[in-house]
Amino acid sequence: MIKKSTLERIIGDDLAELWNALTQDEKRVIAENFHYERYKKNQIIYAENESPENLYCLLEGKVKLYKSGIGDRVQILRLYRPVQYFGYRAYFAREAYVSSAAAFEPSVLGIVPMKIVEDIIHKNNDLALFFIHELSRNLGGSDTKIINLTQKHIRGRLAEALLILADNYGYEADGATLKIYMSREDLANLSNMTTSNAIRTLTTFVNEKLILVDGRKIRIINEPQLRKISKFG
Amino acid sequence: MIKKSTLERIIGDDLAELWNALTQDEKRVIAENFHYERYKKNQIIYAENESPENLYCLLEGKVKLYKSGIGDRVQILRLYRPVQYFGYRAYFAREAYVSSAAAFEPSVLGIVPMKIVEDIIHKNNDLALFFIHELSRNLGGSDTKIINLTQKHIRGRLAEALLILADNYGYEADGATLKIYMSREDLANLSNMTTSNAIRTLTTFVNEKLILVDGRKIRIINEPQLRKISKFG
DNA sequence: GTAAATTTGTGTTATAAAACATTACCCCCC
DNA sequence: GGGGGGTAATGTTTTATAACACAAATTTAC
Repeated sequence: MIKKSTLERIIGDDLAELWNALTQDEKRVIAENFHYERYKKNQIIYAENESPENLYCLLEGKVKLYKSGIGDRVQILRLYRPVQYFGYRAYFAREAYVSSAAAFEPSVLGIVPMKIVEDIIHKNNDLALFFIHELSRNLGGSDTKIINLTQKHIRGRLAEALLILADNYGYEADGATLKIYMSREDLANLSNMTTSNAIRTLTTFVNEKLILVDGRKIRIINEPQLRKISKFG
Repeated sequence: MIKKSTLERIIGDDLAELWNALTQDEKRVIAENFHYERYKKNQIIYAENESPENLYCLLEGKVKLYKSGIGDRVQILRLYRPVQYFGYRAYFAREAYVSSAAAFEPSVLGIVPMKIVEDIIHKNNDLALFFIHELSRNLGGSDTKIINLTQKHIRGRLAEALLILADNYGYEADGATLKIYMSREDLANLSNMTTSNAIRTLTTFVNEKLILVDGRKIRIINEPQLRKISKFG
């Protein structure tokens, strides 16, 4: 549950990076066209081939961007945490969505029609540059991901995935337990392997004392070695 | 060899998409800071980890954007044809280059310092939207490529690569011969496989009467079937 | 114009990872 | 407290593709 006061703080505070780029007048326009929605665990936010209409801002929870490929295989492309924006790429490209977005866990999203955002961009260069920056970083990440997924072996890909999770969502108070609890299947979809192989490789990592696993809780206990495995395939 | 008059036509005509977004004054600034350079076959334009300084515009020739990964493996990420722009992503992301660019064949590049471009963006939203659009399309392409390269089998990946070449560079006058002549190694690097397997699979495509091969000349003679192979892995 | 280097072609072997097949586990819910 | 759906774990088999090895052809260099 999220309190209204909390939300107001988020909109006025954590949205900073985008929000700060706006004039008083533009802020008013956004506020007038803004609403928020709750999504349940695993609920789909938008799906491949749909027409993009909105800018989404993740306020609470965790969201995955994924694409289904050949057979039943799914690739998780990107992960979002509060406060990050998504859903705008397809709109700017004048394309249908090429991927889907779903909530990993109960989440709250801020929603603004892209039309409104686009109108503001036409008058506000800082907002334009915000999106240029975001898109540029995402594109670099996507290009790098291609190498990771195509050239590394299973161990390297899983190690990489665990480090990405740590970077994205951080650790619990103990400074070692990943602050995300995902299924073995999602872990596999993140690192381009079958669920069986994700489980198996996770077990070998435990045997090698790189991590500790308790159900979906993963503790990283030898990050340097994990980083080495990720780097050299 | 490229004539000066040809270049002037290109700058004033084919650069259209970006050029048209500019005011008279901005055009003057670009023209004053613009120069062009010739690159020989296989010459590197910029390399991974270097600091991005320039916007490149391919005026003549063909350019590949590639990234070297584990061992000696290389992945070709994108292909450019006249008149397309590249080199700006890393600058906008405030990162070093994550990939390298090289000429496939003798090429002519227009070069403008990104600082100049960035200054103009701050005042010209149409230019900002041009880059937003380009980046958005590239990001969609990169996400789709991840599925192609990770989930399709060799035949599917090579078929896909051939179709991409056709889309990018088109056909010779006969309407079937690819207008690019690349080595088997480059073809392999485009489709994430070893050179041996690119050669082998090309041979099986010839045997199946999907293509005709004469050295580096590739004639597509059954595109629908190639498209089917590409689609279903 | 001949040697050297590179690219292309093909067969053989090795291996990483998928596919398949069970079995065990763990909540949740009647 | 005993089914039952989903998730996790693990062993076995199969297969796609890399790795290797070498021969032939073509291009480049001197």
